[in-house]
Amino acid sequence: MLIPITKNSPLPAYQQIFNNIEKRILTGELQPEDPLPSIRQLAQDNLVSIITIRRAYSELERKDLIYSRPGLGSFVAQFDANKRQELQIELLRPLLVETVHKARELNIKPAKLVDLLQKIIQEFYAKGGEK
Amino acid sequence: MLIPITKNSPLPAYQQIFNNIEKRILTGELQPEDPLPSIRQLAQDNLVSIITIRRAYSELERKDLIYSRPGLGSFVAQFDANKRQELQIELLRPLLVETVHKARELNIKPAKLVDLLQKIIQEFYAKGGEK
DNA sequence: TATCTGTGTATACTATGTATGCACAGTATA
DNA sequence: TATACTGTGCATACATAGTATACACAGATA
Repeated sequence: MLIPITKNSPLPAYQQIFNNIEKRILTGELQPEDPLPSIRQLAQDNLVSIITIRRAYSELERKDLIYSRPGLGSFVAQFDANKRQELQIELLRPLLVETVHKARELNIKPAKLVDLLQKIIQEFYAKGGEK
Repeated sequence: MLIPITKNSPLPAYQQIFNNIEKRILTGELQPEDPLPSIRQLAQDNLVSIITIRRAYSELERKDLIYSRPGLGSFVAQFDANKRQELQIELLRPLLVETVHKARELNIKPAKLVDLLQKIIQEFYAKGGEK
């Protein structure tokens, strides 16, 4: 499994790895009970230390997105479609809360904030958003 | 001038100070040409090092929100109401861009994202949002 | 001249992120 | 049973960022 890791990112490597795998799980690209690459293998594939992968896996396990068994490996945790959707939303909520909080601090009207969001959605989906 | 600094915040102290002063400028609480507290004074008031305040002021100056003159002090930069509104929006844009980006990665429909934003706005403004 | 102001510079401490390496125990398979 | 995987624990080490302390210097003002 290859994970794009940007060296000059403000996010530490273990966070980028965490985010990438979290994304794969929440989109269904990785299904419950799917095996993850072994820690050593993933470290080798992505040219980072085993420590870094361990850190990422630990965080994923702490959030109940995966579970690990010595001798066996690490696997995507079990949850149904509803739970998955919940988790998706819980991923967006903090960002939106911060945005609303900041908008309110600046006395920006809610309607204006919604406008801005729709404008950015336009840009993203119309022009392709570099995907 | 007192600035709430949370020790256990993921944001470094100089960032919290930067954000707080930036907010005061963009809301108009601090007007163009208003003098800022001296670096030494602000450090003393908030129990942080001079270095930390210098860092915050440097960033504010780099973004043309303030300017500093040796022997005189630091002052809020000059800009009109339109420019101020621009700056406000430029503050929100990165957060919204990240949100839209993440939503798209998760295959969350734009309409659903807008719904979620409006729901959070409701929560914030209805219940007071701990302000 | 005294006392503010910002600025430059040096040193040092702490925490975090990351790397390397070794050891150990659980699991599966030949 | 031997081998080769797996995750885990632990120790050491290094780089960087954030922060603190301290001294010196030059500009501004009363």
